[in-house]
Amino acid sequence: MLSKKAKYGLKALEYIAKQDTTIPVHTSDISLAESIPRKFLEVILLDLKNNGILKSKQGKNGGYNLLISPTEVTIGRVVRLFDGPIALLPCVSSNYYEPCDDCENEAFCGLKNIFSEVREATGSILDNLSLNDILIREEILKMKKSSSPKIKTRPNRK
Amino acid sequence: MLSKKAKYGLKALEYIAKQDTTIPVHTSDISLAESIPRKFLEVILLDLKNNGILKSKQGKNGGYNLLISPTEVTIGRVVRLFDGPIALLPCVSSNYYEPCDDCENEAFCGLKNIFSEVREATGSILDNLSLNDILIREEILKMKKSSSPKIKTRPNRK
DNA sequence: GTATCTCCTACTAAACTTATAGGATTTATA
DNA sequence: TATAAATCCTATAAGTTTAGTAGGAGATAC
Repeated sequence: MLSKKAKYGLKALEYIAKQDTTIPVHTSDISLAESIPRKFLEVILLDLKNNGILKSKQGKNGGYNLLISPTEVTIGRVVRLFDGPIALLPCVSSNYYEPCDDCENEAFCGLKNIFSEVREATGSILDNLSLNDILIREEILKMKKSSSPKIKTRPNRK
Repeated sequence: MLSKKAKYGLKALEYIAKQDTTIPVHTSDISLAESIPRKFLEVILLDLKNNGILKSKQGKNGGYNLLISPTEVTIGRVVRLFDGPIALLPCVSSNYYEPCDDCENEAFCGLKNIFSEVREATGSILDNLSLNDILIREEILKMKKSSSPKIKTRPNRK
């Protein structure tokens, strides 16, 4: 499972990405809108800033904005920042590889083979989808919701 | 990441599956062969027994054997037994679904949409591969290892 | 009856998670 | 230049989870 930090981090980024890019977004606004404890959120946003995803403006009327484009912020990057490796076993991790201390021969390990496949499947989604894709998908979902019942009931048909 | 329990559980099952099915396998043998603390392993094997994957014989010369066929023990089942949901968010879990308390509309949630895809990818691997598949893959890996260098260096060529 | 197994429950140390606390620092603006 | 409003920073703390360990009770082969 994702940690709260990762989940809150993603939701906060999504919120920021939706706002006007010229006006700094306040922590307290995000906290209120997304139901994230404010002090906890402060720590999270700071992590995102230190990781080069957000930039901040201090002082009055300060706040956060994206430092890089929403298309450049991959989900995988955010997940890794807060939760570490995406892989389920250290020996199949690309970014945090570690040999298993109890494994005598990694090359012949059936477990490694299978969990490497899992890591590949997960990574290929999380590293190829961005913050922007979250927004796009929400738009698609909303379009589908509003259009599909109309089609089904065939309104205004002559 | 998988917990040690899940990983040890899978390794123990693999070990048991490789042995003669008519002779009970001792906890201490598995412990020794797979470098798993014996007392910790006892708890794990008991869990596997209570979950209907292993059967046990008590007393002298007792031990564990598979209760069901290696083809019937899916990796997903073992992972869930020890680590709970495979999904990264409660709202995309098939077996442990829970709505997000901070999500106002699940149907329009872009995060849910993406992590549902991840859960689908992971689940389709873990629930369709079995203990038997681990063994098969190991065989394949060993075959490849022994044959491929010969092909590359073209030995015995006239 | 004794050696050798599993079975069961409780316990513990360490790490991690999910925050909260309390200010220090920075900046806009009146 | 005082003040309000924001981020920045570090420490702390409660609760949960993880990774075991301890100590024996119970079952069975010989």
